[in-house]
Amino acid sequence: MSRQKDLVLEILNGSRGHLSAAQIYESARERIHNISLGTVYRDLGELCRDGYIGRFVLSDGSSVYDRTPFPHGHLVCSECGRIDDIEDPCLMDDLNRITAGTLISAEIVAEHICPDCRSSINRAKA
Amino acid sequence: MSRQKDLVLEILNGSRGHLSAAQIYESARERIHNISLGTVYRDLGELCRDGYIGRFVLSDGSSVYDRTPFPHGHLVCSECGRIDDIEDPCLMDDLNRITAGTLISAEIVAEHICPDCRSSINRAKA
DNA sequence: CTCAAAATCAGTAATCATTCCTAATTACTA
DNA sequence: TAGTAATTAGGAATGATTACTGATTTTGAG
Repeated sequence: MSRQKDLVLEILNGSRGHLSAAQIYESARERIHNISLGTVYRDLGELCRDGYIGRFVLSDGSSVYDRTPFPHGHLVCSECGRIDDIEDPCLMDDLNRITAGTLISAEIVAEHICPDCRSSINRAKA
Repeated sequence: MSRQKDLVLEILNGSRGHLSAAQIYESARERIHNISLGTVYRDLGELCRDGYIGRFVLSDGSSVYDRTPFPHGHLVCSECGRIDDIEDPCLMDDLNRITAGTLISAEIVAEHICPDCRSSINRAKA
């Protein structure tokens, strides 16, 4: 594992995951000033392929990368953009049942309003 | 509704859905030879916004458009690329529960092996 | 009808995320 | 240490999508 690849992995593990390639690139430049975006993409791709990290596609078609390689759903808050994991195992159980055990990968991205924003909205109303 | 927009909608309704903008553009050119790709994109965007059709993002970041605007999951066969709807309501029920009723939209794309390809593979083994 | 305002169009340029390419650098191996 | 393989930085190329522009079509009030 090269210095660049190691840094990319470290940045992702140091965050709560859910970073775009551009965000990781920005962070990485603080430590390796001339690291290239292409390298970040290549390393992210290899880390995905080798099962170190995960990746999922937002509804605008761009990708974000995840600390954990295990398939799980994501909640995107439509107010603040915050991304959380879906811990509930029901969804994957359902998908395994529906695909008769042939499930290879799953992308679940649900847009909702996160608890914090729900509170704000309720306060604003009151 | 313009002639172009109407044609776009008709093409989508005439298919089983799940067409890319480029595919719709190709079909449309058979009837309006000089229709432009930009028009197809604009009309698809408006049809989505106005609730006539749906749209979802594949794992490569590109979009396909769907006859039905109601949120539902999709199964993509990793062997043949075929896309089917998930009829099972459990997934949406789960998501509604998980988001405490604040679910706005959901993208579910599961990669699996479709029944046809499962059969082929089993035949090949035998 | 008639004509002007509004909507829509075709065509093309621009954008954005991502991938590809290449020559140079670095790391491994014997 | 010399040779080879892997990896890099930087930039060019790609592909999907969006934005722009001037021309054309539609619409609706008089």
